[in-house]
Amino acid sequence: MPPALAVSVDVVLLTLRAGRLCVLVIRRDDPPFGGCWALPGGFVDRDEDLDASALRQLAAETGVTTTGHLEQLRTYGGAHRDPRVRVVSVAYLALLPNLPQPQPQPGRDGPRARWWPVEDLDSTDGPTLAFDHPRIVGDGVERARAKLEYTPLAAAFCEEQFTLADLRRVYEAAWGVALDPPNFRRKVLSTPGFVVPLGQRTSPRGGGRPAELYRRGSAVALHPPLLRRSV
Amino acid sequence: MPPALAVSVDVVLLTLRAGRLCVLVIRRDDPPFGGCWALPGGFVDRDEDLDASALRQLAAETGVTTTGHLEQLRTYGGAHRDPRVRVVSVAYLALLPNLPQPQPQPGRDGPRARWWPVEDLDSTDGPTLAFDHPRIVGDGVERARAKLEYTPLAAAFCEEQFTLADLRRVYEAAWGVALDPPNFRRKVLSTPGFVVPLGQRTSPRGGGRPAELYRRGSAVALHPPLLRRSV
DNA sequence: CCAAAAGTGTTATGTGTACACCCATGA
DNA sequence: TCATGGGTGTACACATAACACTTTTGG
Repeated sequence: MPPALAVSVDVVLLTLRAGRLCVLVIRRDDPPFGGCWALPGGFVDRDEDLDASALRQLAAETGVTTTGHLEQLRTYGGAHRDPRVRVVSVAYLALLPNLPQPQPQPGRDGPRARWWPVEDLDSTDGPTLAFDHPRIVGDGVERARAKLEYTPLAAAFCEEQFTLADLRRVYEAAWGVALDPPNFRRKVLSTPGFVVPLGQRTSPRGGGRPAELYRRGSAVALHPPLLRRSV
Repeated sequence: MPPALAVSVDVVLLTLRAGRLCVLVIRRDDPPFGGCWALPGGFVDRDEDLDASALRQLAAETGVTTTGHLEQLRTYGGAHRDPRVRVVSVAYLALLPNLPQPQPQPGRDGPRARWWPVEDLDSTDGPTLAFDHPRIVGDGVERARAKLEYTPLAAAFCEEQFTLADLRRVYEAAWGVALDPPNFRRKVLSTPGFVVPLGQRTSPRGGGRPAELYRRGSAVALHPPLLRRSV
């Protein structure tokens, strides 16, 4: 007979808020790691597929029922990653547009769910994450940053209709660099299936020429990729 | 109480044989899928890390104790992927140089372990793989092919000392394309940390100028990547 | 009018590609 | 000497990067 282990799912849910890449974390009330923040997640049901479990946990803990993108990230199975019992956790990466934001849900003592800019996670005034969740978030952020290069994933951070400037700001926030708008435009438009023009324009927000609107195209990969400069 | 599930590890072990990318499979004697071929793998022990389990299964079933590369591939957790009982399987990808080959181990009725060219897996005269192992092998092969582009992983298919032609043949076998030797050479040598020259030459094998020998460098990523043409 | 944001044009620079050519060895 | 594979040089196509410039809106 095989040893039976607990299997859980944790979700790294990323979005863009005010030009910063943010991750959603949930406040833990009880030990271990009481008062720390943790990723939304929970145990997999006996007859539940992993992907379905990720969506269920997300809806249950944050109210988020649809994501722009959901993919399996990696499985964390260190023998002692949970001090209580052996838990193998399948992590997922989910991306969400700016709006609608999941409303922070009321808790015993302050908001239970909140967004946190990923750059603040390493600093001392950032939140303390429970278990091995710092590593999981780090892996999720790195996966997202890398996938922006060679997939049209950036559009998952945008609403259904978006401008090229919206799309460019995704890259700029995730990579922490400034991209040249003219060159970015040409690059995106010359990649078949990245975006589809809608033939409409935005109403300008406080001055400036109205931008054309686009929706996500059918491409699943960018050829050639949109490479980050450094690394 | 969380439901307890069985957690297993399966390993996609790839190598190059006669210029073809091959995967190691094990013959199943017992049902389900008796007579079919399956990936080496087994259940994770109660206090065993996942990576350690992958190495243990590999050694136990194939005699392979070192790999050029070992990384987690993906976790397969469909509720009915094993007809007997719910099993969540963490798949690993392992790469091995041409030699030393793991010796096929004797079994009840023919060799128990054997290499199979990955191109033959889809054809009708190829082996029938058990469970969802066709998909796992497919994912593993695609991961390996993709990682050749932007990591120095190709060297994991080579022995400790290798020539640039050896390295090039890895790409040619994995991608099924012919690469221009002069351009390949320049590309590899201009990528810092990809390979390190040893200042020695091979004794030529049957005519031709002796080639310079190299060993793996310290780079973990190729910038810029070595892109496949098509896709 | 000016400021701001979107979008177009142009040019320098670099990288990938194709292929001609030279080098060193075995037979 | 030829065949074979290793290694160098070079010219062209193409992609990226930098930035000047035009267009369209609000104030």
